[in-house]
Amino acid sequence: MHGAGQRRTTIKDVAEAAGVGVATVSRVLSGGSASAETREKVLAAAARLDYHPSALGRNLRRRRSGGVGLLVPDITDSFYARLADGVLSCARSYGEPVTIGVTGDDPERESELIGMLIEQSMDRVIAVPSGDGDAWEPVLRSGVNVVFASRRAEPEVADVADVPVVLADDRGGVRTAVEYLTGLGHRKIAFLARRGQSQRVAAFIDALEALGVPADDELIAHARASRDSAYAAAAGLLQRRPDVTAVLTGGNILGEAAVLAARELDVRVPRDVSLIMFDDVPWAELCSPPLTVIAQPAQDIGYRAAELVLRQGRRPRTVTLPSELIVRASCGPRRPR
Amino acid sequence: MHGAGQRRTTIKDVAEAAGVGVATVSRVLSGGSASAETREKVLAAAARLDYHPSALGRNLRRRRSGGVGLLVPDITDSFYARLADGVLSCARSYGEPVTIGVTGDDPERESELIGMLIEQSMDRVIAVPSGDGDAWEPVLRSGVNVVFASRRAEPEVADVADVPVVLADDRGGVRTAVEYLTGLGHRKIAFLARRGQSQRVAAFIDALEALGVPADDELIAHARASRDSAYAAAAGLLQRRPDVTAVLTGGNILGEAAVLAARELDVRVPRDVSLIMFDDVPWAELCSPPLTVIAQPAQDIGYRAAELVLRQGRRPRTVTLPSELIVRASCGPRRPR
DNA sequence: GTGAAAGCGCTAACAG
DNA sequence: CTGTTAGCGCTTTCAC
Repeated sequence: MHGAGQRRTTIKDVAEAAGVGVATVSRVLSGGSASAETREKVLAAAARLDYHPSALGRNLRRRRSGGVGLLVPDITDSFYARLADGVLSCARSYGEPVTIGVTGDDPERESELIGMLIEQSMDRVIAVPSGDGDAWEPVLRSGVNVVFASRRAEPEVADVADVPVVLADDRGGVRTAVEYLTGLGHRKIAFLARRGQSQRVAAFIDALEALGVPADDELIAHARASRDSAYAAAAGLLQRRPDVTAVLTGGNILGEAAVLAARELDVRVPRDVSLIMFDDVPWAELCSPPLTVIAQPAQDIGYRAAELVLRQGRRPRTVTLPSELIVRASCGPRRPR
Repeated sequence: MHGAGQRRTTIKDVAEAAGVGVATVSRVLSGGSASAETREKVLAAAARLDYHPSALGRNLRRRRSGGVGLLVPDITDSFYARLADGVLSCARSYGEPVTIGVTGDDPERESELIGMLIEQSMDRVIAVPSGDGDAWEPVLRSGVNVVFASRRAEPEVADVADVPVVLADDRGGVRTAVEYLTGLGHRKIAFLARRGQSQRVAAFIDALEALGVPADDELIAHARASRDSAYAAAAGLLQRRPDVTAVLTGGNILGEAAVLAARELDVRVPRDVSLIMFDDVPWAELCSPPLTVIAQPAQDIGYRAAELVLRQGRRPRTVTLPSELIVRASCGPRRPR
């Protein structure tokens, strides 16, 4: 009696117990039409036998696994964790399981994971795309329902451009931040970006130019996704350009790195340099000084993306959610270092 | 040509193209025996047709879905995110997909999720159990391979007690922390716990008594899993007991709450109260003052749990991973408030 | 309104 | 070593 456990109750068992055909059981259980009496019998039998339909059989028959796939760069990053939480929360209300993959922001790993998803016949996936759109094209042609979250895939080849996207309003966020900084007198403003944040970088340059501040390519530093790379980029920037009086970081990992690097190099925030970080995280308030941030609705992004992928019918092509500048204490008036 | 996409290549197509039977294709592709020549033909045909075996068919046949289920209280909590990352990372090396569910530390939601897992015929699951062991008993009897991570399920009924567990060495961690605190002269030490951390609370009391410090039940405050509840508990404790000179928090959410509450109530750390937090998170170092913590190998816990559930053969009943006290600047000598 | 039957794509006996 | 065959549990025509 120990070990494998007895055979699982199947639809056939229920049919026999209820004295009806399997088709009827199937219909009743999925809300199809049936006489009140039959329905009663079936439900009773199912309950009595503690019957739970097997997703395996259903999925094979339907030639598609239920559930949705979710691909994020790093589940350890608070932003993506919150995004995932949003997806999970929406999926739960639809009773759909969510299969998560971590891409590490590596197009190759992303491709592998896509392969796994199609092997599983997942036909609905939400992704924060890491590579160029090319990896997605075959998937899209094969009819998989994809929604991108938090960023677009570039370059936007053919079909890929039609994938619905749920984004935070980066452009608005950057703009507000840059205005705030220039209002404090800053002119040499650096942007610490992760690779692939070209969207934000472009918005940054535009915002600068709109305010008549010349953009300087050298004030844009790039890092890879890791904490180490982020730290190196932050420290490098601070050392290389002592004329910088304000820095904007493209995400919370970069923000963390900037705080650490500044502390290490004895650059005081906000006295020597003002700091604004993309993404509001719980620790931003605990930090010394508390960090001014561009808050992003990470959880909402995930939730909306899940809605898009789970809900039937026409879907908007782009959903943009507001970003918000939250002023705390990491910015001050310009003071040449 | 738009829409559903053409029929997917099946094993039958490959068999025909290679001029062999389907069984042979199956064998070759899953590393069974076959003549070099046959193997060659099959592989060539499979490649030519861009064949990807369908997990759906395989799963139904094997009566078990591949992949592993993972149940965590809150993916937004850095600790569980790292744990999940460990699981994901191990599963990836086995090529297994991971389906995540968030329990919110609510036994009812946990039960629902267990239901979903069995509906999916997941026969391998890793869980941070939220409820008592009862919810797990039926699952275990039906032969599902369960491993608990980070905590045990209590009460330990029958089969549930046999579930392998991967834990951090809470007892050792608490002990070290309490010794450190008493060494600084503290006697009135509070423990800010989340419900369900009875393990840690017990260890706390034991450590106190081993050092001859009387334990005081009223110095143990309990909170639910939410940030709000954590804050309320922290603030309540600090206000209710001005005689407390040191507090130990059961997790990073509680630690965050304690820092916030202390700041709000104008209780200075470490001058007025010393603070040690369970779980080292990136922001602990950025905090002011940098927090002394009991570091836990969250990622390893997840990784090891995944190994246990994925690897064949005998499995140890309990794996304990070391905790480590990392001294930073949130503790000081006792000074009556 | 209901049941019989035909598979979905795959693997595991079982013969040859 | 290889092919044939029988399902895994379910949904869905298609007759009745």
